[in-house]
Amino acid sequence: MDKPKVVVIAGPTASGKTALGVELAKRINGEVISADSMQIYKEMNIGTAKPTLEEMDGIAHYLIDFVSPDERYSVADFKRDAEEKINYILSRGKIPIIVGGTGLYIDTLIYGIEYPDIEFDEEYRNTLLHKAETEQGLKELYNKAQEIDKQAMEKISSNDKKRITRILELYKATGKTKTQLEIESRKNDVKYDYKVFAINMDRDKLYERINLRVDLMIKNGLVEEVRNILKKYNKFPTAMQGLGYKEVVEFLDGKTSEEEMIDKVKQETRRYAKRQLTWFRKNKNIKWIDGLADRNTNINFIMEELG
RNA sequence: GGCUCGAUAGCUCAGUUGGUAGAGCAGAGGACUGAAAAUCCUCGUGUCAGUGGUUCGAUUCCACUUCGAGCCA
Repeated sequence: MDKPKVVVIAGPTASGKTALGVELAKRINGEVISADSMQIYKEMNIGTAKPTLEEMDGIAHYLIDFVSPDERYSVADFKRDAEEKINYILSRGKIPIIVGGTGLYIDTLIYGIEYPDIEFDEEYRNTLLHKAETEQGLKELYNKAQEIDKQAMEKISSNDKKRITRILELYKATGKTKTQLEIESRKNDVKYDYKVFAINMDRDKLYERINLRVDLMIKNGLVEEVRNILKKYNKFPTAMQGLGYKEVVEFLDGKTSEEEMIDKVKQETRRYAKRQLTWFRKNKNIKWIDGLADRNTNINFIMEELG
């Protein structure tokens, strides 16, 4: 029995994934599952370029707009939720189309990575983060991580707070090393036949689109959106890490001028797009699509590849 | 018109007591398994404005030219 086909449309921010996904869904009787770590949040609409009802154009979209900004959501949650949605879509005879730019989320699906059930230990993380604030403390954590998992630490910089603390967290939660857990995470077969596409275009053109999009976000009331969210919630485990959000927060705190803020958002978004491209380029199975080409040409290309 | 100061990497500038040069920012490449729009790593050759002169050798000294800033008429 052949594995069911699942389409993936990846690519950097502002490359036209949303529109292509919707258009493809119409042509192949598909529904869209978003793979975007920020569009999951409710009330974060403008800054995440969350598709509007009009843009969705009658095509069902899942995993958008369903997490409160004061909640935590992780790649493990995404894996579970996305597979549930894939099954749901397939059960109704439709084709799932994963659309998004969060490389980690996409990889967890296409490589079928499994995560053991562990609980997030907030207290332990805070302890580690506090310790990592000083140079000496970070060094201690680094040494400790090295004792636990020398192999994994070969690839981790002594400055990489997140990955160092993660080694320690995993060990405390499971008694296993990250290296060990990563081997176990890939022991199951991938359940679906993922067909992965990614959009790219001339770099200058992409940057131009990013700049325009940021200007539009400001015009559409990004500052007001952030102000409202800040008023309504009092903690943001990850939501305020979002591009465009953290910079507006600084602006609202009076740390930067409006112009500086806008330039910063543009620049950080350009850098983000670059990182996304690095991520997707690593995957040699990806079929690349020129975002500047005619949409029908691209749709036809995808349909041909799907067979 | 006269005088002064400046012209070096995409930008802001440092520097070479004469042996063809280096920082920050921008930018580029890379890594990535429970925060990932996060986090982290690596990367600096450019007619040293132009043309002559002095010199074994000039981006460096001298003259002129061009451009820019300022001051004086």
